[in-house]
Amino acid sequence: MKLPPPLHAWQVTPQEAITIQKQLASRITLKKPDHPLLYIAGLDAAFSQDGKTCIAAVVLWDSEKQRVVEQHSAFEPVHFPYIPGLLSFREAPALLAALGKLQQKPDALMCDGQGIAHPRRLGIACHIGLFTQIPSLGCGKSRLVGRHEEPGKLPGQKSPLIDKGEIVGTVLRTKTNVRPVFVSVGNEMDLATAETIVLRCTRGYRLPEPTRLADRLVALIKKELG
DNA sequence: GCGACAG
DNA sequence: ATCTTGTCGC
Repeated sequence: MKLPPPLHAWQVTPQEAITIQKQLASRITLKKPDHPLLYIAGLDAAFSQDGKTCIAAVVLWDSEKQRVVEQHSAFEPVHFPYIPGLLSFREAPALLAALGKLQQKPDALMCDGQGIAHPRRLGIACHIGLFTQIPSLGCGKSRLVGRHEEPGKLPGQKSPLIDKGEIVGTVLRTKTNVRPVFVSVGNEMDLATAETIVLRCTRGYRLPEPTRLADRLVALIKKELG
């Protein structure tokens, strides 16, 4: 699929990255998608042993038939260190390259990390959502910002994630007695829909299939490399 | 100044 | 993310 023109350069300084995030955050829209979201693209990244290359994967998942439709990978040199809050400047270039290889356009994107549950409300799911103009959500394995109560131990039970007095996401249990995941809105999405998508894509593992399979794919590629 | 801190 | 074996529990 063809992606829209890039909104900005990726080779910037951490200071510039923060400025960019503040500007892009104002463009995020929270809305309930009006079409059924069946085809979900899961995204994940890993790094080469020398840490110089980002390995990205996208897995397009048919949430109705519950099967993989397409899967691709891409490599990009890394031009940015890992700094909490600036994750997308490390991983997004490779993730976007992988997305560009899809034949079919996804109905929504599922990113490994946060959406608006971010200090400047521009987590990687928001960033990727803006660059692609596709509804997006973040499903992270741990917390970046916000406070929350422990959700019930059963699948589907949840607790709001609150930051600065605002509900920025949902701490959602996907598997009995297993650590919950952190779900938040990316772009052109609402929290209830994001939660529904995550649960609909979950099949007995902590992580929903799109993200879990993308994670498996990058791990395999990394293993094959060295 | 002191902690916290997605992947 | 990544470095790393066995081991406890459902």
